[in-house]
Amino acid sequence: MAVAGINTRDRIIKTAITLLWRQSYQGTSVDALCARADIKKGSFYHFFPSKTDLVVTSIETSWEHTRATVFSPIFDNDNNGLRQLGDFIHKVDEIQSDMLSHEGTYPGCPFGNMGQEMAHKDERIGRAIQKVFEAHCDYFEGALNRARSSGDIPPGDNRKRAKNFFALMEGGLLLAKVANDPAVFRDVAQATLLVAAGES
Amino acid sequence: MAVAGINTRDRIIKTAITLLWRQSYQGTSVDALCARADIKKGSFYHFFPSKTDLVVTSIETSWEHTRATVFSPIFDNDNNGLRQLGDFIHKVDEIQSDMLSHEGTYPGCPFGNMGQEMAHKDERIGRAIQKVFEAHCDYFEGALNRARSSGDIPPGDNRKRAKNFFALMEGGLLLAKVANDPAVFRDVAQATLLVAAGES
DNA sequence: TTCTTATTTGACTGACCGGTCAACTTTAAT
DNA sequence: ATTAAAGTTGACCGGTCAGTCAAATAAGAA
Repeated sequence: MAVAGINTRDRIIKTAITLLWRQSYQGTSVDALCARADIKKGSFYHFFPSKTDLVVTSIETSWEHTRATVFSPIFDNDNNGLRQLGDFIHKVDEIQSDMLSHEGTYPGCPFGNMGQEMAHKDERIGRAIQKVFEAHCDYFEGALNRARSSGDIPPGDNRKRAKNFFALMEGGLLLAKVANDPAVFRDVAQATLLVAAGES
Repeated sequence: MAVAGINTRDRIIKTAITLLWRQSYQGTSVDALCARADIKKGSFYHFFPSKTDLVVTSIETSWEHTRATVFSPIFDNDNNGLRQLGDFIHKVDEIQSDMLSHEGTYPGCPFGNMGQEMAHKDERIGRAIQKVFEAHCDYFEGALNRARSSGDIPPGDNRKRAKNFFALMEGGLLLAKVANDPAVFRDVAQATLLVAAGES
């Protein structure tokens, strides 16, 4: 027994993260997932009691990966807060544009897509996405607090500013996805700092 | 012959608009739609060659209805442009909140939802949604031009401002939908005019 | 070696999917 | 009244969906 099967389980999750981003929840069948991960369906249901369980695990795993590879390098340093936010938007644009050139489609935010699709259909998935949203805003708020400390933005409600920044980014990603055009997001990107510094 | 059947066709479209908003494209089966519209599937396929055709027609019909009942009353008058935009955001909040209290779920934007779900899966649906998006921005841009004329906003690219306004609204609706909480949208709403007047 | 537990396999289920079809009824123009 | 088109019906199709299960295999512990 021991630790065998861990490779299989991890391969399932990794495959799920890829397919869920590219094809959405309802567009990713358990059969197709198993075929791509090169396992049989019985094996899948040995490791996960349901598709929902896999997706919740995938959301959490994907967020931890994104936190480590995107958020932490950008926000966990002493850079100016507004610069961190600018770096983040730039990184998002880079990731999305790369996906478009490699896969042919502008994917949009994996968490935003999943939230819009599943929030009302599956409570557990909805809660998982909301946690990820809050974690996003925590980073943005931290950057705004730093920007305030350095006098780069006027006093104001930084939690609300963080949510506005996030909302504008998600909206920009949605519009760019529908248009399948990175330029749509870049236009919106220029306004994110406006929202970040605003008094609202 | 003549005009018989028009009632049936209209009933199909009306039912589709309702179900597609509440349950998404993939969550609305042709069977369920027929049951709710009280017709048989054969009748459905007498009027529409495919589910895609119904949905494209429903998107166009729904937009014409929304234009007539929401956009035109708000934007086709001599009110101040910024006030029109504020009225619009207020109306959106009202519609969404009403849906939450009557149906139990905060639905989000029917066009935004459909676009995120189907833009990459069905070309025709994607194009239909993009047209609706452009039409939205036309109204917003018109209001911004009016606001500029009356000196309420500084010179700037009003098309870009309109898109930013729209993106922030769509993002706010997405976040509110995932949270199932109108307050999330109201927070974002306060920042929409900031984006509308911004220099970006 | 033997026992136990973890893992893997592939065939299977019942429900549902979008879509088809031939036959039937209704309608309206002639 | 006849005709032809418009509208309606319900049975049906092949395919796919998430999920099940008993049996086979692999592997570590004793």
